[in-house]
Amino acid sequence: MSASDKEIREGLMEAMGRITSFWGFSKIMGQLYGLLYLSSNPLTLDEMADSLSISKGNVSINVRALERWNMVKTVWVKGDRKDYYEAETDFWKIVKGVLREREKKEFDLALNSVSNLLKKSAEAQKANKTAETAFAIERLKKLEDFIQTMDKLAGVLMTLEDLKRNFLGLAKKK
Amino acid sequence: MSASDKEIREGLMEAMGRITSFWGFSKIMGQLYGLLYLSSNPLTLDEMADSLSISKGNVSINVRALERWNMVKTVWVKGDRKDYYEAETDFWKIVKGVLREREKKEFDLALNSVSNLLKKSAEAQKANKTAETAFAIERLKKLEDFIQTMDKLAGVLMTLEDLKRNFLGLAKKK
DNA sequence: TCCTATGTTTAGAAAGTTCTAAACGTTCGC
DNA sequence: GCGAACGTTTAGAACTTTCTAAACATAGGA
Repeated sequence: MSASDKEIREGLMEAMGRITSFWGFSKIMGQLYGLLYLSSNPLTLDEMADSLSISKGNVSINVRALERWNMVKTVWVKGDRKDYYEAETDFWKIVKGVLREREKKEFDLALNSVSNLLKKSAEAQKANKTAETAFAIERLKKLEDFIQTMDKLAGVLMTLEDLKRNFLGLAKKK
Repeated sequence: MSASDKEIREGLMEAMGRITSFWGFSKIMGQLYGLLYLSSNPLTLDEMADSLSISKGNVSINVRALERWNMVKTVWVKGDRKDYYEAETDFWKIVKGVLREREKKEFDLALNSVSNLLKKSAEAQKANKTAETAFAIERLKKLEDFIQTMDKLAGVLMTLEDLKRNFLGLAKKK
């Protein structure tokens, strides 16, 4: 690996660190992913720990997290007891998975909370009609409607293969 | 305000706290927003500090952050020196703004980094052809393409008014 | 059955974030 | 101008997160 390759690798590690950090993953997850992404051969825990100058325990935990999000795959190298890892390079697959497991769940939770509050408000109003309660109901309905729409939107985004075409079509038209 | 109204208000504050926290804002921003969203009249710093049992300084900082993201508006009450605040209730406007200022910027940054790395790789290859460099170029190109698509997608999402219609149409069709 | 090479867990250190109380600066009524 | 009523800033406390080094567990080869 030439000096310049090293520079490039480090540049990507830094960029990926920033990205994952921004999206609520750990920075080290990004750096590990960047490292693996530019590696033409799978790497071991020790190699990664060495490359990033962090402890093996830290690598272990973060690589497992990356695996959990399907951003990294384990590779078996015959005749070697070590575990080897390589990057999942299908970004659409990754995005789809994250969207499903994380954002979708969060929308559902929010929707649930608000719907429950609405139910409570309706009951409160039945027992005792006040302007305050009427106001709350109105606002909560609006919020519920919004979250429902966002939820549907997330659902649509999960069919990303199609979207790659559709969206770009839309974008050009503008 | 009845006992139940208080319950509802607190429920929404909790839910909003979770949501904003998930999306990378502070939890208190969410709680403040929830409080204002269910308030039929604008509130002052002290009222908010009191409702959330947090210091006025903390409210000051977080309300300013909410203002920065256009989630809260200042209201002038004639004859009162205090500042009053109320929630922006147009969620689409909020989302659009956040998307533009935050996610879009992050995509642009990522795109920039990767493009730069690609340029560097190309130069490295000119000077010294290696399999490693060729591999890096290939992967970086793929990544650049992906980020570009995501970037365009974010651009499309910013025309959310239209999307509310288009998307839901798509979603139903499925 | 040991011993060694390996991945995982953990306890506490280090770093980072967020909160409060108090000091500060500003504005307005007098 | 002076004092009171504000909003803002800040220094440090409290809390949270992340990291490391070391202990631990496991599995394979001798």
